[in-house]
Amino acid sequence: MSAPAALWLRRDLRRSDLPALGAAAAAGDGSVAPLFVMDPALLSGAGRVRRTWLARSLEAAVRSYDGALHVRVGDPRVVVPAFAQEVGAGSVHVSRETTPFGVRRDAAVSEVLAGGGVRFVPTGTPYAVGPGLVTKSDGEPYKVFTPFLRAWREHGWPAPAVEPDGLSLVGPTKTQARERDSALADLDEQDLDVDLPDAGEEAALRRWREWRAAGGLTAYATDRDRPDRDGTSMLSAHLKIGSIHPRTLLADLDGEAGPGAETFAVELAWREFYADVLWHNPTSAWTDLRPTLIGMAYDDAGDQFEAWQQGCTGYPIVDAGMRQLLATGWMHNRVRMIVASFLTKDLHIWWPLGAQHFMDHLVDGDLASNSHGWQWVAGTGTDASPYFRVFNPVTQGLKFDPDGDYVRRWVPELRHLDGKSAHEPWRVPNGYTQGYPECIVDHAEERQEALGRLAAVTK
DNA sequence: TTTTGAGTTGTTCGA
DNA sequence: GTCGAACAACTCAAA
Repeated sequence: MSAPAALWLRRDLRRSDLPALGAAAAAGDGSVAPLFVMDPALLSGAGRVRRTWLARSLEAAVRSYDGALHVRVGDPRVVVPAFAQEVGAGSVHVSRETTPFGVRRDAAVSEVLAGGGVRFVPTGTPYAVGPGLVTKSDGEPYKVFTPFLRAWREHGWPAPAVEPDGLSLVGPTKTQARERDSALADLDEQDLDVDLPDAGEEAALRRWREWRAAGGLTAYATDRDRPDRDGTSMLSAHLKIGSIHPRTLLADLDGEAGPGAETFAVELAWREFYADVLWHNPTSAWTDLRPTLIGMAYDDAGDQFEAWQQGCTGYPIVDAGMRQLLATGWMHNRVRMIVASFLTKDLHIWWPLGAQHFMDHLVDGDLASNSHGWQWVAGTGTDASPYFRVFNPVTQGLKFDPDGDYVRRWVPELRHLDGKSAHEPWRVPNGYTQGYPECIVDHAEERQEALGRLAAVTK
């Protein structure tokens, strides 16, 4: 029997549509030893929701790989070369990582491996089109979305990868498997008071299938903007951890006509665009992509920041979103924009503080999408238009949650109010009888304040 | 090189 | 209530 190739899984916890698996099988003559490394440097920054999601996704991946998945704890620069030596692998196969941390880590691991005569082989990425591959005709990256979208489509992507025939997985020993299962159980907070989706590639594919069967795609173009409806695919956490690949989804969209399928592909393209932006601008994860607002006056995070975090601002749609985040690890995209606008434009707090809170609590917390989504709202990112993006939290609530159902679902103190009055408790005599807090700021005033601060630095 | 049209997701005001 | 214009100026992409 020939020596196996190692398959190091990271943001790709699945077995289907995984090009690196095919590459590993080819290198190992069918024999593959799959590995995941729990890197303390990453885990410590993940927050308990994302750690638990990782644990459950890993437990599902263990099942996908028929129990043959190795899980090791430690610094990948040490663990991966040791693993390669242990199983006798001549090559380590991965999906190419494109985040700033991942790029640095892979370069370091690759170097150590090379010293031991082991090849480090990236195949594919977590994206339909790998970051850096879509460029203008002069080779420069795109900085606005619409032209990127056109070029991204034109570039195209391969069909889903087919699992290689005759695959022979090299799994852990019984002792190692026991240690693995116990490490995963430790990471999985059973008493987590947050309702997470079912983890794993099977659950992801099932959700995708059932959502489409229920007409989700047909209604997507309009319903995706409605937090009061089950209008989104809820696949973001799966895409983040790689229990499903966007290429799989795009292939299924091929047979679908209509605005829903079109809009869904565009949303996937946004994910790819922001990954591309981060690839070209690694520092934009936590600092302004554009220097236009350098010198902008921000307020320190104090009681108002805490009120925002806890969902006690007195603006119903803002509070509903922030409480949905704490309760489920997820927030509807429309509401993410509203609460982000509120933090940056009404409370005048610097966007990275909000982005960090999101990363601490979102199960789908994706560095590229999160940071650039925040920057888009703050006016420092792509398509910077700070003057045009001061959301009115009441108008937005009335428009996208017209019957107040979303607000009542997440804010119990407003459940006694009918219809849209839940968005304006100050307009009804019994609005505050159940303990709902009064507005911590006056939106009209803070809007003027925000525009004034912007004007002061954009001259 | 210069020019031109466009740029996810808004809000407010006044007719 | 509905509609269109104004908002402030800039950067980007492509011809």
